[in-house]
Amino acid sequence: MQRIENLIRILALEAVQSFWKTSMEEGAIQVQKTRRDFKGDFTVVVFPLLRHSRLSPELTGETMGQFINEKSELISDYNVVKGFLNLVVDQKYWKQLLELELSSESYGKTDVVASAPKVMIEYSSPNTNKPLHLGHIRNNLLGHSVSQILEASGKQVQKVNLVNDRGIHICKSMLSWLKEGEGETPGSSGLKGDHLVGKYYVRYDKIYKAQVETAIKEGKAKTEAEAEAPILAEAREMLLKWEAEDPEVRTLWEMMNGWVYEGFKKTYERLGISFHKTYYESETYKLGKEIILKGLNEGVLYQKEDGSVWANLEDEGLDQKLLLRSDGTSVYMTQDVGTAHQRYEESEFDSHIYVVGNEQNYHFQVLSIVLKKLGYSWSDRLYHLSYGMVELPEGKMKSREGTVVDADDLMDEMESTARQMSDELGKLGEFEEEEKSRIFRQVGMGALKYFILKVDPKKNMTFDPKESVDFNGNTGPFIQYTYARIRSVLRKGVDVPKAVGSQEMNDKEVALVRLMYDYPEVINEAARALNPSLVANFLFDLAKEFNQFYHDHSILNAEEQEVVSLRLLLVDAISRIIESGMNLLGIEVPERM
RNA sequence: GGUUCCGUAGCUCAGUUGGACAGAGCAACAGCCUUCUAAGCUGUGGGUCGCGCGUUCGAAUCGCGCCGGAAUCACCA
Repeated sequence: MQRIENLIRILALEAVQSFWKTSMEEGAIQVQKTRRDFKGDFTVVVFPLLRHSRLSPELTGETMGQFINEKSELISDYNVVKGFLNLVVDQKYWKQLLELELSSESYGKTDVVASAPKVMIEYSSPNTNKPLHLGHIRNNLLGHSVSQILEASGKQVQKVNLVNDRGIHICKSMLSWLKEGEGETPGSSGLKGDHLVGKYYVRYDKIYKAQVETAIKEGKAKTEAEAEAPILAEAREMLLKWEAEDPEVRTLWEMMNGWVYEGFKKTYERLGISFHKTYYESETYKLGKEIILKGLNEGVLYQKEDGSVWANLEDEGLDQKLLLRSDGTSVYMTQDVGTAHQRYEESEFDSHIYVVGNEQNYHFQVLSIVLKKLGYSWSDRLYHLSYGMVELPEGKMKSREGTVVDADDLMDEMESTARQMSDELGKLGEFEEEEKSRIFRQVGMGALKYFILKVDPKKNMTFDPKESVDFNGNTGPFIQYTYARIRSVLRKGVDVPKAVGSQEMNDKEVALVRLMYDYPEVINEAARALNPSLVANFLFDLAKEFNQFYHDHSILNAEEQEVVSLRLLLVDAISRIIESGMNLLGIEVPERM
């Protein structure tokens, strides 16, 4: 169906043309939604037109309003307030929309066709030396949600993960496990694999600190003591052995990484996220080297006396950047150059999104520039979706102070809170335990996901545990509850036909249709801005509006049968959009709660 | 110090190409369940949109300058 704003814009241009004999560009006509306190659906701002009309704002608006009103049967009324021309859309448009489009399964989404732009999105990218925490949760949820949104806006989306499975940090966990682990495995201890490995990473740090302290007591300077700690030397040695593919080290490495992957797999399943492809740094870390050396040969890069290779980024207002160490080994940047190259070769993406925290803004800025210097035409197709830190009310999470919020613990807590809330409210008493735990999982996870996704990604956010378990107000459970209410009504009204009749819709009904009219634009805007919070806030507005309607008007017990039919059609459409929108956020909706 | 981002109600956040008296939720207070799920709904109070200048018919929104906060500027990843 035709979008009303476009119609208005066209008619407004015609009016300008015929009354004032000038033409304007289409973009010059400002059409926006009418504010709640005024009568009307869409508003044309007439101020920009005054220099053409040479009339007062009121007269200009009046002239144009009359013209549009007469020209289109879809505009049934208008009024002018100050410099604003408010247009009322005829109910038959809203009814048609409800009947023809809102009832469709895929309303708001764009089909993905073979010629659609290809987007590759990398997210999660965990280290294998510790379990996931709250910060990773934001990453994972954002990555998943943005993928869903991009797909809904018609893009071909390829989700990839890059596991950081090598490096000195892994060796640290391995080392302390060898020293103190006494053969402990996930099987023997019952610990989740990633937690087990994380435990030994912490152990390493304790040993290291103790050694540093001892050295300081013996009179060494702090920096010296830190650099010379025996266990650090051992870790370095282990890394060298790893790079040399020492079988013993490799076997241990594979075993412990295996534990971690088992653990991650569970966490990913619980979060409901997945990838088309997982890359491992151990397999890709050498990739960039060749490209860098080629760049050196071509004179794009330069070498220092000690053999290290650098890029000079001073033309771009930046500094020098190291790309290969003097010993010839790769750094982070080297391998990102390599993986970007590899991925482009594999898929010829139209854009590549990296979901990575804002502490790496500089890194990605440099990555694009380096790729450009190396002559890759697609270097400007990389986009860093940079999201803010998650902080606690007390401040930053610090592992040293034990304030890191563990992902698994947090999910447990959210689910048990859902259970507790439900029991207190006396809901779901008669259900089987299996059914109940499924719902509590949905609600608990819904609360967590919504809490994080409703905030603009680029902003730092505060995670207040108290607030996050509040299931009232602007929360996931509020929206899920709205869905469950509608489903409950629909179950009871199965025999009534869903249809629009000839009767007038009341203000609330129109308001609901008008809100749903926005859904396609919300998806597209969220995809453009890579911002799930737009979807989240839209759903909240819709749920809020529905709950008001629900409170004031009975659906099944409306006086006339026609009204019942219309309202059933209406609320059915609402439930479907809630389900669809929540799905874009990676949140499930329960039939009952 | 350079670069990037942020600063809106007591708290957490909306406010998308500049538009009509700045909006929610939480918290506080006062109400609404014999009627489709009260995880809901209604009402009250609460703001110099960090500060200043500028552009404009019009600025929370754009520009400049301050102030405050975060991140980053490694032969770490």
